[in-house]
Amino acid sequence: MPTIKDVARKAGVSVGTVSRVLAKNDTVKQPLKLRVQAAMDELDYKPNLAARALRTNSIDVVGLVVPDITNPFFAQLAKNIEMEAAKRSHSVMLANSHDDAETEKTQISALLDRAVCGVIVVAASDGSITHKADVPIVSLDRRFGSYPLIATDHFDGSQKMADHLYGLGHRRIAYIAGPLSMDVARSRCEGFVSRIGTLSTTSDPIELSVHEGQFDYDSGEELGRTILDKVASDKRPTAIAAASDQQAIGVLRCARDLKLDVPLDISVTGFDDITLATLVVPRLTTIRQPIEALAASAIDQIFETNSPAQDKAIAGEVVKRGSTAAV
Amino acid sequence: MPTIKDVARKAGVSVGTVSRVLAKNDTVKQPLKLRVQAAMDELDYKPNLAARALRTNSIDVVGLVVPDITNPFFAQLAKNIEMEAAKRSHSVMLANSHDDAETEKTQISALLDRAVCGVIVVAASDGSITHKADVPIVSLDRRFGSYPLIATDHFDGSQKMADHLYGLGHRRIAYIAGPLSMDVARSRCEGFVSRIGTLSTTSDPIELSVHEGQFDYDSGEELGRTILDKVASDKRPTAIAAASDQQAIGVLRCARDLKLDVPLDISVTGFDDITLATLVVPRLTTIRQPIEALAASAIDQIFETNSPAQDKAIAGEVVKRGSTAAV
DNA sequence: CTGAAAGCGCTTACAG
DNA sequence: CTGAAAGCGCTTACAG
Repeated sequence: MPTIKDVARKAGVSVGTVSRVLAKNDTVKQPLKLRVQAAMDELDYKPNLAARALRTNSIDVVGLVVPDITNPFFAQLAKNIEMEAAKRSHSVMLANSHDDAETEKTQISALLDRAVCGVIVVAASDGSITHKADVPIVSLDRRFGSYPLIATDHFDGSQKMADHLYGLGHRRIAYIAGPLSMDVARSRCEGFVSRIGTLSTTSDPIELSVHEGQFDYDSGEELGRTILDKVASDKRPTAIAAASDQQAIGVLRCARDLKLDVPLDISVTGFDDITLATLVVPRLTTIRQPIEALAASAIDQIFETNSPAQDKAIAGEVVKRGSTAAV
Repeated sequence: MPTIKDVARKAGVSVGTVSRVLAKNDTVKQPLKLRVQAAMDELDYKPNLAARALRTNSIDVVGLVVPDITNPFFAQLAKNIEMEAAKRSHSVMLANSHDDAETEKTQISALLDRAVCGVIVVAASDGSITHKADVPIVSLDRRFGSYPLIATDHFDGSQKMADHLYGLGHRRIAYIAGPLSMDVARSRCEGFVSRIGTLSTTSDPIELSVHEGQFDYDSGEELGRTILDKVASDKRPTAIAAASDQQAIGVLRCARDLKLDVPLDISVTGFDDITLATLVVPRLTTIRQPIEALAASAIDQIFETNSPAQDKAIAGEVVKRGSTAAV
């Protein structure tokens, strides 16, 4: 492997000069610069990144810690982050926290030890551990400690879904929320409920019931049953809005069991737009999370060290598919 | 940040000695060692990894390049690799090749430039580019160049599935293969076909038809239709074995369209055991890929530099679920 | 068994 | 604008 010394010798300049053209420093005059570049090409020179890291105390790597890369949403995020990082010729170091606060802490420290130039964390816990880091740290999707958070605008998305359902004429609606101890679940719920509140008038009232559960399939199925099973068809909601696609798919399953047609008897909506959303029958109307924008924004925060770090909520759009229809 | 010098001073020894206890070198005598460790603890000393990398020309990081981390199988692999690496206090640097040979090459080079101690690649192409690397490179699942391959024993798995179906009494079977230009598809197909061949006797013959397609849902649905739609029920196969879960799920969908009951009218099997396999109705009988073992074995290959690198095929097991039954 | 010292390959004030 | 030189924090022969 040729070193900076070799190219300096070949170009007949000092290593300082070579280093400066490497840094794309415009201080090196054209003729010299060309000579140096020619030498680099000829030797197929590649800078030793470890040496550079030792001097600058930072490498072209951004750290990413997610609860579980196996979760499709996090995988999508990871992919887009890797692509954004690559654009700036940075690599990404990946770590899983396995939804454990302790592991999360360890992983972040390990990343920091490796002198990454920043770390993006999709928090596993409400972990309020403050790391003394001299590089930017940003939370993605779920807030970590007191670091700035980039996330989907859950409130806004749920509002849009309320509008969608309202526009289809639904006036008897059930909302299945996630665990309201979680910020995400709360934002989504509040967005939906508040929007319905402003839409409902005395002359054209909306009946809304809210049911809290987990974010998963089973919870959706179970709550779907309590909502649909007991009541006569003229008292039954005409639409169920779920706080997650998984819940919504659970509702779909339960509707099938109850011989209810979706969307003829009942409209169903989710939130997230996971892959499964297009594989179920009927395909699910949902809010698509702006994954590319989230990733791009997170990477931006890492690199724009001059502008002050701050929270950012990015709007998602409703994706209309087969699971919703006019009443 | 305290350096090795600081702890040397505090412990009253030379930096060489500190470095030696750091290296878990047993050459340092007990009393000194203790003093050094005390100093390290007190100062909360952490070695500068970049400096170490510069000297040793290698960091405690293994590189991983996959075609697309968004693919659940690769995500599982990545997760397990990260866990295995963590056991040896190594991190993993992740890169996506986006199924592009050129990108793959670039990513591997980038990883190598960063002085990783080895790279694991799930090949995107049959990419026969040989990199001059002084660190181990191993292929996972899909062979890269001429590097050793760790993979599921596709041949064996398909044989087991043939046995399973045979044991249930099926004697009229259709096999849906993947694209036979791919090694994986070929191994799976050959395993199944050869096993059926040896099982079939003149007194108890098995009818087997093979249908080549892609590995995806649509291909399964389409081939399922050609297999099931044309024939009278007494000539129809009693089982369809697919080379992938996605194909099998496509078959399930088509069976439902044709009002055929699975598994009463027809048994259906897949290969891979993706998450969806347990979410479809009925749940899919399939071959589970030994993901943990694959990951562990790949990491082993990176670290066991003394034993010669070589191919390794790891057996998967059949997971019996609702989509198969006795005729 | 331990210390003194060279050196890994860069970057960056400091002069000129 | 360019060169000479110090130094980043380690590891590892080389002596003793």
